[in-house]
Amino acid sequence: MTTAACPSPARQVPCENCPLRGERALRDFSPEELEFIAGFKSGELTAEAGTTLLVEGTTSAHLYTVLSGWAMRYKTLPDGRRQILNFVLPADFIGLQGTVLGAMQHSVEALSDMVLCVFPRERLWELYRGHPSLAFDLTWIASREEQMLGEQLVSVGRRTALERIAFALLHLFLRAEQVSLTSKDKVQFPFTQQHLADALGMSLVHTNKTLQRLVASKAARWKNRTFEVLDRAALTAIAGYQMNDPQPRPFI
Amino acid sequence: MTTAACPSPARQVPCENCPLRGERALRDFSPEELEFIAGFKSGELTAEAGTTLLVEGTTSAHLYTVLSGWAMRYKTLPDGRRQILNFVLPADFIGLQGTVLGAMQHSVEALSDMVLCVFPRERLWELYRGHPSLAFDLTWIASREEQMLGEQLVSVGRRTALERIAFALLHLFLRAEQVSLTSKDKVQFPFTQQHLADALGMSLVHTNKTLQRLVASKAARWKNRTFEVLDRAALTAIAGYQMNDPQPRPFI
DNA sequence: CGACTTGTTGATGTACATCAAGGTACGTGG
DNA sequence: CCACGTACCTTGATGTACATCAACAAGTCG
Repeated sequence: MTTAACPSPARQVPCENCPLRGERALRDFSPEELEFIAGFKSGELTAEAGTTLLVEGTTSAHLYTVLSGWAMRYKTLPDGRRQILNFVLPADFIGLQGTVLGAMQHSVEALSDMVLCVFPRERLWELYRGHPSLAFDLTWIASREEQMLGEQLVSVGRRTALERIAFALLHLFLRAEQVSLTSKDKVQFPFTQQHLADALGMSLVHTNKTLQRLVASKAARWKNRTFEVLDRAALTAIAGYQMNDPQPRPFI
Repeated sequence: MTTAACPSPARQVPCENCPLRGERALRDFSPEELEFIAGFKSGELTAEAGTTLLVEGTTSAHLYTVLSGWAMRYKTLPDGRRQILNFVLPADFIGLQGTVLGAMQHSVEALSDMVLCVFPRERLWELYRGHPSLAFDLTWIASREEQMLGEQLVSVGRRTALERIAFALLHLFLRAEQVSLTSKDKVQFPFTQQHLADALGMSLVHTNKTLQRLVASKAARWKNRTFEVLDRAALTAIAGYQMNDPQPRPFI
């Protein structure tokens, strides 16, 4: 439970060589855009697993892009109940959600060691004024984030425990696949079943039992935090998955 | 279950006299912004209760601002289960969510007769290029929408049935108050307990029973779709409400 | 013609029986 | 020690069934 360290002022990776470039998850930028982004970037932040990057109720001076590692966005009730809103993967943007400006409405915690790209929030306006295409991207990102939450809400509100687990794991798997975090049909999740439970609005015990049922169906496996898709079609069927196309990136 | 009619080409209300201006929910626009918006607006759409404004999976050519009336955004599973994502009130924007461009990920249905302001989606880019302040507003709106979904997710995932109902009704009441739809401590909701159930991820029967419990607590009443707050402090306490400030509108 | 009666429909209220999910306890394995 | 697995009991939530109540349409009567 460390608190976030200050971003290192030195820039480690020039944006032109950004490790994320080339990933399907990210669109191509024009040279001008890239130049602006490079200037916008104020440094990199290395955070180890367990670090709280953003705290609900506070205002962060920074916006982040995840270069590597996993995190979770979550909210807690006064008595400690926790709801994980979404998991954060490489290429995801942190800090926009909830409020473009103003206090965060949720916390963000690193689930694994991470490297993040840091941007100063106060210069956001420059981006809007000078780079409409990037401004558009930001709206798109916020919108996509909202869409994921909507899908989660359907899960928690209306899907059965089994559907819920299948859907969440499949969705996470596909997201991980998009940023090349899978090997064959396996992903190494950096979180426990408790996290899964808190994301799905279920208890730990019931999550475990349901996970066993899923495994029994032979559609997938879960062993030592490694999730393996055995039968993608079957898993998709159980999940009732039909999320529209993996959202092509903005084209403007 | 009518399908949306075409927006009338004639513009009924000039933006300068927009009925929403002056509502706390909306920020003030500069004369230049107002002029652009006036030109951006392509007409008005009148829809009667039950009209489906947007259908999941289709791409809408328009974006809307609600001038009057209520709607709901919802998703349905293949077997008919429905989850209401959020209610839509005057001054709310429809069409951004899910995807700035591309197919809608949810449907929108009018719960009462409505009047909507229509904007052509294909001219969105002009807005981004020429009016960064408005572009910023759009991101802000998307972000705020995401925040509401997050709060809903916490409700459905982690709050008890009683907290959930109290929270949802209180939140709706406060939103209605923001656009002057309340009289004293009453709101006339244009939806039934079934809608409430579908929003909260509960069954109709259980929603009803829980609503009775809430009424028994004397914090609020529900009679003929009229919701009355009797003891705001008590209701707030039951709801565990502590949503941060009512989101000041963007200041840029 | 207008007032009252009856039938219908949709939204609510309530009572079961049933089941899914929660919570505690205690095991295992690394 | 912590994550995971499982058993057992409790409870919250569901589904079905049925009664109530108001709104509304059709029909009837004074």
